[in-house]
Amino acid sequence: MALEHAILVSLLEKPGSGYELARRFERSIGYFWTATHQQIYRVLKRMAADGWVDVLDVAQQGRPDKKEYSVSPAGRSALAGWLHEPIEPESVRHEIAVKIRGAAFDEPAGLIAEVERHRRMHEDQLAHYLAGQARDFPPGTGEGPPGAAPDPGRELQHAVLRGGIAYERMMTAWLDDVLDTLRRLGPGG
Amino acid sequence: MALEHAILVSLLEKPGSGYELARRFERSIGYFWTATHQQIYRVLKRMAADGWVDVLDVAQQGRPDKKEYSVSPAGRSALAGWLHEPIEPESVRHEIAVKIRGAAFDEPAGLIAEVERHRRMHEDQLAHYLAGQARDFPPGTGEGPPGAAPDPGRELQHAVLRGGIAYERMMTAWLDDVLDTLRRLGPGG
DNA sequence: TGATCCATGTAAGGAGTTACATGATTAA
DNA sequence: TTAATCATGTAACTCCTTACATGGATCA
Repeated sequence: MALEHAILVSLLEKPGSGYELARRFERSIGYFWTATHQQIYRVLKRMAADGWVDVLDVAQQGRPDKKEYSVSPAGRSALAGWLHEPIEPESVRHEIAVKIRGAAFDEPAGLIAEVERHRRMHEDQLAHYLAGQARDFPPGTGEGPPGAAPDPGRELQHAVLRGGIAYERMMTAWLDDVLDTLRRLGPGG
Repeated sequence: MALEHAILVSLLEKPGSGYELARRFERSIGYFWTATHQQIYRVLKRMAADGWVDVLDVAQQGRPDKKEYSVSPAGRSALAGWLHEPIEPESVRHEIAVKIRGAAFDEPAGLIAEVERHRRMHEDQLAHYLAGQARDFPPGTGEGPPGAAPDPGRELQHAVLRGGIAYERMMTAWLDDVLDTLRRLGPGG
């Protein structure tokens, strides 16, 4: 299970509440790991019981109180231990590919609208990542301004973001390819 | 749930036993959906109870008897119904990306060997897909020999395989990029 | 007045993984 | 004789999703 570890990484980057973690999982963490608030609260509770995180009750004015979580030394060494274990590449799951192969037994052209919709979603996601990159990693900063020491955290965050960008580019290009194929098969199926 | 639907598609392409389905999920279906034999047997039982598949006991000599499953008319219409429902793109889960961001809090260079290993696995998978493509879709066949009617099933299978190829190409290129970044950060972290 | 944000959770159920179990045949 | 292939399953457990639940503050 990597959700614990994803939470540890996020809390090391910046401590926060379960709610804040859920938002980060929607945004920056979302391009390599997803989790809902229900999952996050459950896992945070377990992590607190295991002593991996420390909890601080924070009273707020004008909004509900929150619990701020931060990584404990035990959590840090749990993460270090996990980093040294080999992992296997994830198994891919693309429901859309099941549909594409299934379309052979239905009306192939009937899938065009759905594939176009997916293509648009991936294109939007790509635009969103590119905007984030332009905002957080403008060209000329970070990667090697001559003489300056690189910030490993920043560089690695950018490397992961480039992975998200490459993924969305690949998906839009592949879905274009699929659309060509579906259209070539013609409206008569 | 798409496992049922992935099984329906596979059984429509060719009827077979649970064991055979498990092997297909390891091979050709594996590049867009994975399932173990335990899962497959459980789901096949449910699908048989729901009348989505027909079962035929086949006695064999020299090997254990098997149950051959094929899609019933009810299964076919269940698939058709599902094909017309919109689906959401899958959430991505890359444990390796969690590790890459986590490396900022450990020794970044310590991750190089693990990333190289993943890169090799993706490269091997790519070679495997390319070999399958060369075998099953040699250039000059399929996509448009002038005058011949295209086989939708075949063309769609190829389109999905091209997605697997594009995915592995993207992953190897991205992991090269990550390796550059890790090496640039230097052995001193 | 209604929607969205902040903030936390419970409960139920479905999906997926890991371990265990059996047993014949065939190739190294 | 050891391992792999064929063939089917159960049991326990973990993980993930969906629905439900609360309640104040802020903005349109």
